[in-house]
Amino acid sequence: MSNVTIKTLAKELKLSTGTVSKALKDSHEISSETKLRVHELAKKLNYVVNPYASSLRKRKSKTIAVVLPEVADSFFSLAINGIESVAQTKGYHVLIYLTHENFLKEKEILNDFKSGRVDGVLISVTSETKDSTHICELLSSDVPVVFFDRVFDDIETAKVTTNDFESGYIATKHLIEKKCKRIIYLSISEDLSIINKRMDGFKKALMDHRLKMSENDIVYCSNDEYKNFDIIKKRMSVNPKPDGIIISVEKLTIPVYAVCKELGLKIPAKVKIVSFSNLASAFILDPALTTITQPAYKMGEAAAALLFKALEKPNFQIRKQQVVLPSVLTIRKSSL
Amino acid sequence: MSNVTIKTLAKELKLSTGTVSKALKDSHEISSETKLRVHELAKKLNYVVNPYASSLRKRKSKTIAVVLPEVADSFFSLAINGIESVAQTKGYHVLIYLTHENFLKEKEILNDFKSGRVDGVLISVTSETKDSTHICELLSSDVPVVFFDRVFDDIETAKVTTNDFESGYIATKHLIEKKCKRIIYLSISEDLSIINKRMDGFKKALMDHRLKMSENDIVYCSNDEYKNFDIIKKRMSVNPKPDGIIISVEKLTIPVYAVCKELGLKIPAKVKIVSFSNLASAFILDPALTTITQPAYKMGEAAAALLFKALEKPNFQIRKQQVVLPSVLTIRKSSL
DNA sequence: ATAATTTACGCAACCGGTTTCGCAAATAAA
DNA sequence: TTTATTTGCGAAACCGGTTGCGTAAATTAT
Repeated sequence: MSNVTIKTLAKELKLSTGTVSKALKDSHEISSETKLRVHELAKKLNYVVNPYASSLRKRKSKTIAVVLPEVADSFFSLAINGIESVAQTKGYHVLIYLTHENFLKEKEILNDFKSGRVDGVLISVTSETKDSTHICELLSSDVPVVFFDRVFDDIETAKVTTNDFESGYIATKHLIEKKCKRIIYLSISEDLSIINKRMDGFKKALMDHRLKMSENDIVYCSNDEYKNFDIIKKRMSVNPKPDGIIISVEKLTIPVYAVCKELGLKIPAKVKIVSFSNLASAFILDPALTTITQPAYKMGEAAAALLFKALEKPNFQIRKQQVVLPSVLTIRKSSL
Repeated sequence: MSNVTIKTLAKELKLSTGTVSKALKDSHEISSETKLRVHELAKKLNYVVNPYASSLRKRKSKTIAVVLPEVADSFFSLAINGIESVAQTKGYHVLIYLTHENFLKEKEILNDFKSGRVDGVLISVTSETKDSTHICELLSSDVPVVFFDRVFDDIETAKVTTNDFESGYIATKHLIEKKCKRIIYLSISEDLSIINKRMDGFKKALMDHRLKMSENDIVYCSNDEYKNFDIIKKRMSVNPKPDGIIISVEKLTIPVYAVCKELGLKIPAKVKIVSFSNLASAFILDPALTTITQPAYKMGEAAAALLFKALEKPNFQIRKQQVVLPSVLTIRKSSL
């Protein structure tokens, strides 16, 4: 840690620390000559302001938090890219926290933010999050919160999402047009609103096209990838066997392909697949994967932009902000 | 931001702030009765210590930085998982910085760390990094630095890597055994030591098996994925045409597959491929991809563990630490 | 009963900037 | 020339914990 503080500069230049501080910040109170001297010495000694002293006094940390279920997921890693790029141009620092889909961890993490550690929070909630008091408490501590992707519906705060219902509908309709008669929907949570919206779109499409659906056509997977393989395999082996699958979340794609391989179910001949996924490798999969791709990077950018707007303009009505960016269906071999 | 400070508690309990502070930290100086009262009120009022005040005084931030070229890469996202999980158990916070392979950004970012913002740094350098003074300066400011994966050889500090030379050798040998006669190596940097070590392994394997190699069998790609497609396509169209490819970095896999598709080069019939990659989807690619997989999560864990050891034990000789974790070759259809 | 410790807490300096206020000197206005 | 204003800087409080030191009271040892 650097030992050259504002006092070092002050002593060397025979100025007060206040003057040095003001000079460094280009205050009008200081003569341009003094400013020059201060800046020169600062550069020479490689002075860097102590962020903790500064944050303590100013009650601003120039830091935001990003709270995510995980990072080994194309959507989230792209979103982080978007967030980080905006943060970097704004001169903000980014603290990252992974909840691993654990609600208690999410609570703990958010609770810490009441300390003033961060000026704002970007969050995608866990698949377990049913209760929102931890978020409300943060908001009432005046820490702005922006949801992205995995939002919590009942809270009034900024949200950046994609058109989940519509995408679910479009994905399903696509499979129906490809003559699928029995389409199943793979979910990971009963509570996650975006997953349920996609599911609602799925159900609506089935209804509109007068296709039957039974209880076990909604398949709930877990956070354990090994279990998921078994869960999916089981459903694929049971009558009425599906000839179409909507995968609501990227990480289930691999077990689905694996199960189909193991059961000798040819994709797309025996079963057609559409996946909500940002996998860059989608088009070189065997077979190439039809995807609903979310604008992950842009969503990250948008969420960060909203947050910074709130941080910069105190009267910005962040709670009312809603951004919906469209996902796109890219048809590839897996559904043809 | 919470407005309940240590003063709030002190006033309410008719104690001094010092006493409250000590009570909260379970100091032996304080009677257990007082501790109880303090803790109870703290919980009741949901008191959270102000990290900036605390860090300022203690000259410890309980925060580490992770500096990466990018995050949309399976290796790095898995490594972050490893790092974050260790950090969370140690009660540390993680600041994340992306350099986007930009050396100047890396310099700027590291320079800021002289401020004491972080207690330590985990870094994977950019592909442009030839100079290490920015890192040396940090080290001389007594900020411990641990390299992982993309190390800078000439600096004496902790490093966590994988057996790159050996892996390059094994990958190449594997292709040779599969009767490849003209193997090319895709690189992304002339300077990145791990890429060059892999390349040295590649060259050594060719030598050992008396295979010819010419200058343009080392193909330097860029950071621009569109350019990479063209670069690779060009090399694949020029004599002597390769019948084997070693891809030294995950992100080049997709353009390689795309080029082969476009040129009608069947994998593995016409050209066999091995890629250094942590792609979870490797085995469902078309064709399934033979990979050298790095122990990304474990490398992240190991790097973090080293750093925390250095932070916890001041006399720990972190500069001498070298951890080498083995990568594994998984043979799949792309090289058969 | 007296002396020596121990216990439990308060006081105040301190971490390193930031910011308000005050004031003397310099400049402009009258 | 006198008064009003502006300019440039210093003094000091402040942000919210942390910590060394001092001390009165309680406890223990002698």
